[in-house]
Amino acid sequence: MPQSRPDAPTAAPAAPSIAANVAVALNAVLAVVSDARPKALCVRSDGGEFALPYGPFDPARHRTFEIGLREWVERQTSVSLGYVEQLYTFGDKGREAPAAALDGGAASDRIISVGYLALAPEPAEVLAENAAWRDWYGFFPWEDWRSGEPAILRKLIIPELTAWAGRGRNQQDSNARRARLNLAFGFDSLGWEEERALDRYELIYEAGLVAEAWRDRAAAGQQPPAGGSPDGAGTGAPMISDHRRILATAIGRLRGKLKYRPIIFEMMGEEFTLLQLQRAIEAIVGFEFHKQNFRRTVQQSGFVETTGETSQEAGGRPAALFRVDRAGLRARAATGLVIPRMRKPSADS
Amino acid sequence: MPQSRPDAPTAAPAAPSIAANVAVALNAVLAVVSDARPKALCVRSDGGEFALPYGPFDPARHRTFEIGLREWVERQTSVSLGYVEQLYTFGDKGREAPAAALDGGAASDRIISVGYLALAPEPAEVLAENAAWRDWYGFFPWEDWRSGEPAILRKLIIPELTAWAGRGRNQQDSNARRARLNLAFGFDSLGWEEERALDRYELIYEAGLVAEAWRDRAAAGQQPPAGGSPDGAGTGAPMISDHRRILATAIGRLRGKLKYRPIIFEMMGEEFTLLQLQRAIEAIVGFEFHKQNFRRTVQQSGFVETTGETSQEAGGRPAALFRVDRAGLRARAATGLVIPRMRKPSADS
DNA sequence: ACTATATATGCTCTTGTTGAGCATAATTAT
DNA sequence: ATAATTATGCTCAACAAGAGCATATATAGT
Repeated sequence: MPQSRPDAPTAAPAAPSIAANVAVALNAVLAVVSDARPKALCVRSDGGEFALPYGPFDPARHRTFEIGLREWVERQTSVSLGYVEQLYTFGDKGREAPAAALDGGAASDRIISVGYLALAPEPAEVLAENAAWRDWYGFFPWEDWRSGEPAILRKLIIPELTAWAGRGRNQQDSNARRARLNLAFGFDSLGWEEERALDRYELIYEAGLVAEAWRDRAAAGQQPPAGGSPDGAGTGAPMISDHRRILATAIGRLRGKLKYRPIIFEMMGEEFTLLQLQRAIEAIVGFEFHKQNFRRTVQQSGFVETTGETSQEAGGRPAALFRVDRAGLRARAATGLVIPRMRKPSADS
Repeated sequence: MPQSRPDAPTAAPAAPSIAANVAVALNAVLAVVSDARPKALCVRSDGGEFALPYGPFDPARHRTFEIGLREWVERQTSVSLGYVEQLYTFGDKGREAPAAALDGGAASDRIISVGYLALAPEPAEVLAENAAWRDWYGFFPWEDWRSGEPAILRKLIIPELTAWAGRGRNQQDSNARRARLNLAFGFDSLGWEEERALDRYELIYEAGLVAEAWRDRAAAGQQPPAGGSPDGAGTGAPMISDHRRILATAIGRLRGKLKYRPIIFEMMGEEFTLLQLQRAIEAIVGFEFHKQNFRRTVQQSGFVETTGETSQEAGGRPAALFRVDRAGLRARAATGLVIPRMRKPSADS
């Protein structure tokens, strides 16, 4: 890094007298799909609240973040991480407030956390008794459109958000809020974009519709939100700190990435039927596909090859079993499994 | 964050006895396009090496990373940041080695850096005399395909990388290397994917083709690379620490994002012709488009509206001037300006 | 055995998008 | 004027994507 005279007038590379008073936590969103449900590994604090598993980053022992992450995840959960990807680094003041005591009081001025997304083909058995795989739609009920538009949206969220937009500081502010709503929820011509999970959560949070919003404002000594209710009834289970935001980030990232990288196969077992593959993707993105078109897409993709065997688990005509075509995967890692979206909610699927 | 008894046997939420011995730097890749060249703001150290501008993150003063970032960038460069996006957090051991002294010796066990990408419509005048806007292809000559395949690729990089792949520890390792090469450089059927700038840089680094690779191995007391040369002749200007990696990350991210978000307009002035818009995108992605198709796409996109005026800067038939259609942008922020790629290098463009 | 039901799979049809190129228009430089 | 340069309109063919019909092969129940 650049050095500069301490008194350089407007020197661009200001000497960073970086104070070493920041602590780093590594958060993991460990995602799997099982029973056609997307799940994340969660732990419960003594207080009974949900949290994402995490561990400390120790610069003395870990050469890289990822090494640190793998170490404690494997130690704690018996899950050996395969695919791992850095999500985002969360550093806002106040985010660690609920956990301040953790640190021994004030050993650090800030706890930042580096969030990671990890994918696994199946929910490994978890050693810790306070950890479990949980359907992530339990935290984001409005994100699951597989059986049509979630009732909570039209019944509660949209009206509350619309009211919240009207409560802007001024006309401009209100308009800005409305623009954000349109984008995130696809009111106008544009439809619901599944990968905007974080935008949606943030709006819902700002409008005071989740328990965290009330908790955080109280902790900061601020007024309670004008909308919503302290327990965030109907808007999913709360999580500790900003973990629900991290989870929303992970969901959005995963949903988006499916479109241009074939990472779904990091979440599939050795053999699978095309319907199982379809259900897995549907679980993640939160809506259903046109079955025949989905098959067409997958079979043309070159990502899978038939094993020659069939499975009759589903209780209908036996389905051909497929496996990942490793060569095809490598050759085409450039593209994702394009999702044949349906325009109208079909009776088929 | 979860609390747990310190002696919980395999408690998933291991109490993070987070040691506060990490320092955080905020790195910015400030990107603009001018004169049909993509540029990033760079500073020169006293040693004459290039670096990205950066500043310390001070948890006592900055509520968020972004606030900290905006503060020192604006103070140092007179540039007021508009669009800002977090890129990645770099925390590998050794990355800060060349700057170790900076920290006052050993005030911290690790300097991690949070990289940001910021976009501006034009290269603001820079106050500091050691800072300047630099064409980013000066650091990545192999990334600019606007006049066809860069000579350095076929002449040096591909042969060296191929040789490097052959030097794997064993057959498996070599094959893995080849797979990475195929993916990053699009050898097989798949073509060159412009957004894989980071993958390409990392391979080139690992193969010892850039000066940083030699420098870093020497600093770590390791053997010099088997390929390349200590000065990385032909493979672009080196940068301090891992800044070139950060820049590659920014380029890749920006290139990728253009496809699905209309952020190109964060880099355009008030009024522009369609050709100027095209040249700006081409500068960033590093290859040229079919002109007529580009116009068709842009005009159908709803992102721009004509001002009714024309410009004759280009010395041909006057071009209609356009401006951003703010309403259209908001309504369609969901999609990017899809790039009409050319299959064969056309004489037209 | 026959029927209802469920899943799997093949195929077609229509529509919209995209890559490419031809042709024409309106300027400036020589 | 003439050439060169840039802008713009328009057409075409190939292909991808959304929908739905039809058929195949199971299981469960009567």
